[in-house]
Amino acid sequence: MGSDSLKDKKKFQDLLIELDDTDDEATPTGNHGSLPVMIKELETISPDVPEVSAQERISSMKRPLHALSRVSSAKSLTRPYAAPEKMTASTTSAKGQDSPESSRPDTAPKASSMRIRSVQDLHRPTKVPGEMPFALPFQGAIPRGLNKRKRASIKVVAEARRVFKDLVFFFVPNSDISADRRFRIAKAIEYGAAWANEWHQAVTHIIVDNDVNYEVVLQTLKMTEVPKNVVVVKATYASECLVFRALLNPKQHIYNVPGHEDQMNASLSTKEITETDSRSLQLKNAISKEMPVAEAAKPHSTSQASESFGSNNSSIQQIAASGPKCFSVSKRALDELDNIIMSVKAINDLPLDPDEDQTPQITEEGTSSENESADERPPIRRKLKLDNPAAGFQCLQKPGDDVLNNPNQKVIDILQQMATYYDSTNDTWRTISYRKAIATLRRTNRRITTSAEAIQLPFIGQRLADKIEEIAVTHRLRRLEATRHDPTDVALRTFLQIYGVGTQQAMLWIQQGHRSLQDLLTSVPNLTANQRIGIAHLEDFASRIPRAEVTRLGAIVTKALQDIDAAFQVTIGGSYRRGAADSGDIDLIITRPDTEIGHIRTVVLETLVPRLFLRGFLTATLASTNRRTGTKWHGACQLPLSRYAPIITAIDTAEERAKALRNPNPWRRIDLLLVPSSEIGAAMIYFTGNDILNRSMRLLARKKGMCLNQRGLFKNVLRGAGQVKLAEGNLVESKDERKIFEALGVPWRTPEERQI
DNA sequence: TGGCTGTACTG
DNA sequence: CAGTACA
DNA sequence: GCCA
Repeated sequence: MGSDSLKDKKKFQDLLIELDDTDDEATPTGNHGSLPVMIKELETISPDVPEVSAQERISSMKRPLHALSRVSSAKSLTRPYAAPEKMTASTTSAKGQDSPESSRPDTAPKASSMRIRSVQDLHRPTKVPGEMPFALPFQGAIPRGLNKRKRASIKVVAEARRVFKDLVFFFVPNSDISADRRFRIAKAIEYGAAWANEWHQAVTHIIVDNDVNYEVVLQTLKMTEVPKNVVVVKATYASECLVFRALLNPKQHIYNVPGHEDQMNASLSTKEITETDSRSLQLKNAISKEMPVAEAAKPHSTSQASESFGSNNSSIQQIAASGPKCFSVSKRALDELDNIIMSVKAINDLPLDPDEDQTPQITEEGTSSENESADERPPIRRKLKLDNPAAGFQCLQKPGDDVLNNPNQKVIDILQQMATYYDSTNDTWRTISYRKAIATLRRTNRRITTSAEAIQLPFIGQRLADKIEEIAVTHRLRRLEATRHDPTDVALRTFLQIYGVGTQQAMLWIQQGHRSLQDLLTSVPNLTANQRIGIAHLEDFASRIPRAEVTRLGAIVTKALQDIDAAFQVTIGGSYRRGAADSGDIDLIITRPDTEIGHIRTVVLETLVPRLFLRGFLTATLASTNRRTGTKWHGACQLPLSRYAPIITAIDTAEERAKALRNPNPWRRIDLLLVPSSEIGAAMIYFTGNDILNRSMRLLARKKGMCLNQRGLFKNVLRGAGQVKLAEGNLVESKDERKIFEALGVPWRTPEERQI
């Protein structure tokens, strides 16, 4: 991604932050100085935001307090160690000013004893003991559910994302009869608004259907004039606010309700408005493809409301219009594994940085990256089959093409980002569902633009189908931009990269106010040894290891081990064995013919490892093993500088080469798997992966009443309630990879074919 | 409504 | 035991 | 969030 575009995104982000400030004083990163410039540039925001006064009006109202309770969390998120605010009705009007948090240090979260379940919890300090939510002095109505199930249970998004926080919407027409409007109302509530189902002085915005004129509005309200401080806008306005995740300037002429001339000085005729709107439809695609976000944020280049509410298909023509591909078909029968794989493929590893997946890499030596997989398996389904039954297996097509040309690439990209987001949110299963949907879309050659089409596909249900339609129409990517650049989310993702840090720890730190690695080093006294290593070598561990280097690293260990005992065998597993051009770490499978694990363990742990440490090859131990059953060793290693030179020379791009020279011999993660010769087959399957194949095969085994693990394939496994394993069962096979595949009824795949 | 792979190490 | 890691 |  170009730095220009990054800069613009940053600008946009700053703008959002400023916007937030209009109704909440939390000011994460500032950049105030350039704000006026940006406003001018973007023509987006009105400095005299009517929302503010409206909000003040609400706040000062004396009405009974009801539902829609919420707590402003921005402060606790953006100020290190800030205690959550205590807001009550009486303090509501002080909201946005310095609240008395500093005087209540006792309400600081008891971090260590608190379990955080999701990022949402971070936005929900209500959970903290002693915390009291404040209530908005207006109880909004709730529209009928979009389906029975959801009635009265609209989930309000995390505080930070509540674009319509503290606003009260009145719709014209104000019924929730039309599904379209019902959806709009639900969306508004979801993003923090309250819905006044009848006129009320608390109303801040009147949201007018796009085909309704001002006269009708007045008739509806039985008024001759709408109160000055109430904003009257077309429905377009609400939806675009959501698209941009910000309160836009309602005075933009495109939001003007026909017949309501006084809202803008330079009022425009309906005709002009129409033109603008239709032009914007065309502009939109170009923009979302090419233009930096800040540019795209110009209201004049945005389009109709209905889009973000998912009902307008007219603007999607231009996205990736590549024709269907020709697939060669394998005759291989649709085996059960295919089904399972489909379901597990799902879990396909997504890069943490969403930017990465937008630049599919084409690997050398036909090694296939994720793509092959993508087109490889037909879905199974009781649902409609994917329209390209031929897309099936072993597509001989080179990987790359399809991903690059996939007609649903845009949607996939966005879903991937959403999956990544939910992942960081600790919402494991939702993440998995998103990934399943992505896997399905990747293998679909037809462009999916409507929810009806989408829902036909396997692993895409009503909710995802709706989102897909919405994305196809609006490219609703921008909403995610904010999370991407949000300091909190950036920090969370950084922390998650640390070896030994998972979601629980990362979210805890975030909640405690830490935002950088330096914060951790200076203010977290009880970092584990592994975490310190993880932090110190974060960059090394996060960088890819060229295949050539993996080869050399493996050779060093092999030589050292065989110097001890020539009968030992070392196999490099992991992505290296699958043929990858680079790897995230080095996986070595160590075995010795006709030898028990005990002996292998002794030699490796007592002789090999110490020796490699002495030579400076091994640099750290992250997880060792002492137990009787121990089979693995995790640590870090370093290629001797002398051997690193040729690798640097071989690096393709100058930039990468320069980077390699700055950091001559980075630490690499290395995993040793100690395997008795009798279990080498199962161990190979395990350590070759990929993880998706492993999960799929294990799931298949389970379905067949068997159990597959790194030690072997077992049958007659007794499982009790909840599939808890009661008995090991009888060994079916463990020595031979192929036989395990056979016993499971899975067609053999070479390691290279396991990149699912 | 519950399941979504199965195991090993850390603290 | 929960959390993290591994494929 | 999907599916059986």
